[in-house]
Amino acid sequence: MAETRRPTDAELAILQTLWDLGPTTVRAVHEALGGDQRGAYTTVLKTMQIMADKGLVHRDTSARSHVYTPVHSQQRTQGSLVRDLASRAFGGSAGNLVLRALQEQPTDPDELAAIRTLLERLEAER
Amino acid sequence: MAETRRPTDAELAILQTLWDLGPTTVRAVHEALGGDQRGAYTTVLKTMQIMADKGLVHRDTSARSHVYTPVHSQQRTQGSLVRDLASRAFGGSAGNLVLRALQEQPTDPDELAAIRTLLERLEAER
DNA sequence: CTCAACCTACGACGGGTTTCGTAGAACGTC
DNA sequence: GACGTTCTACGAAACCCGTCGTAGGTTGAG
Repeated sequence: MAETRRPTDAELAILQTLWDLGPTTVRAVHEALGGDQRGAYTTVLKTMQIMADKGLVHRDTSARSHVYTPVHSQQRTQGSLVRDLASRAFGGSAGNLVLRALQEQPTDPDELAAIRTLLERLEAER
Repeated sequence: MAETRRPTDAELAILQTLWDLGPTTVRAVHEALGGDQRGAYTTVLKTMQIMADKGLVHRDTSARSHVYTPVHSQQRTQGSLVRDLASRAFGGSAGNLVLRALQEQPTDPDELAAIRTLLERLEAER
C-alpha cells in the first residue's frame, strides 16, 4: 500500500486549479496560477510530473500536451488535510479544531447557517 | 518584523508538549515524546535550539539545564494554523473548513454541544 | 523545407528539515 | 581529585522542496 503523504504547498496549489478547471494541461495550470509572473512554466511542469509519480494525479499522455486529472476528490483531500492538522495540533480532535476555527475568523452568515443545519443533522443522527 | 513561518512537524510536536507541561527542559520533552525509541536526545535538543533561534520559544539559560517556554499561546498558534490551512485548501474560508471537519470525523456529543453554544453566541453577536 | 513556437524530459542548485555523532564543559559522588 | 553522568554546542549527512536552465522532439506556418 502506497504511503499517502500530505501534498506540499506547490502541489496543493496545482490540485486547487485542477479541481477548478477539470482535467487540463500544464499550460492551463501555469496560466491559472498567474503565468510567468509567479513562476516558470517548467517549474509547474516538473511539479506535475512529480505529482504523477507520487500518484496524486493521473496523466493522459495520448496527446502531445498531456492532460492531468486529480486522483482524489477535493472533498477527500480536504478531509485528510483536516484530519492531519487535527492530529498534529489539536490532540486528534476535529471538534476542537472546529471550535478554534469558528473563533478565529469571522464567518459570514450563510456559512454559519450551513454549519447550523449540518450540526442539527449530526445531533439528530445520534 | 520577523517572518512568521509555520512551525514544522517536529517543531509542532515539541510545542505540543511545551504547552502541555509548561516551561521545561529538553530532557523532559524528549521523555514526553517517547524517549530514545522515538529519536535521539540530541535531535530534540538541536530542534529546540533552532526554535529558539527562530523565535518560536524563549529559552532561559540561567540554569545548567536550559528551560524553554513557548513564545506564542496554543490558541494563537492553532489559530494561525487553521487560517493557513483555510487559505491553502479551502479558498480562504474558515467556514468551509468547519463544514468539512464536521463531516469528516465523528465528533463526540460534548464537543457538538460546545460547538452549538459557540455557534449560537456568534449568531447572536450580529 | 525551414524556422519559430511549444512540448516533455532531465539535471542541478539553493535552502530548509530532520537526524545523529562527537566534542567538550559542568556536576555529583566516592 | 578521579570518574561516570548529564548538559550544551557544533558539524555533517540524508532527504525533500521549489526553482529554473538546457536539451531535444513535435508541430504548424510560411
